[in-house]
Amino acid sequence: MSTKPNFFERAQAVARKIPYGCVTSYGAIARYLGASKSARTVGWAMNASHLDDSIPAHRVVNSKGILTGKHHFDGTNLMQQLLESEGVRIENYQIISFQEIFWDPSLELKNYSLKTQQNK
DNA sequence: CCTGTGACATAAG
DNA sequence: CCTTATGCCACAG
Repeated sequence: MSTKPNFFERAQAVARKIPYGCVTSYGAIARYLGASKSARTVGWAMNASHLDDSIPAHRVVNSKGILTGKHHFDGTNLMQQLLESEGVRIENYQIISFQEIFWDPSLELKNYSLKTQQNK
């Protein structure tokens, strides 16, 4: 625990925890990692995660709920299709009811800590 | 150590 | 809503 994993590793870990049909923002992840100003680096971590199938990078958008990173996916609208496939309504590359499906990693963290430390 | 980069965030026009 | 500009941080070379 003394060792501090790379920022990428942590960001990817959070991205993996995003529930199905939910989304979050780069800033939220960055804030969760304690670096609210390094949201850009989070996006970069997603870029590296692009090689990992276990990381649903399509569930990560910017603070406005816009699929800013859609251009980095294979297709032009692959990201949108993936999200819509999960029940996420999108219009003009912007997530509708963004706040309703927004998933804050810090909430999950709090839950984890409160839940218990004996398990996991 | 310095430089470049980037899927952000925010502010201003 | 759009574009432009600035800050900010982590990582690669």
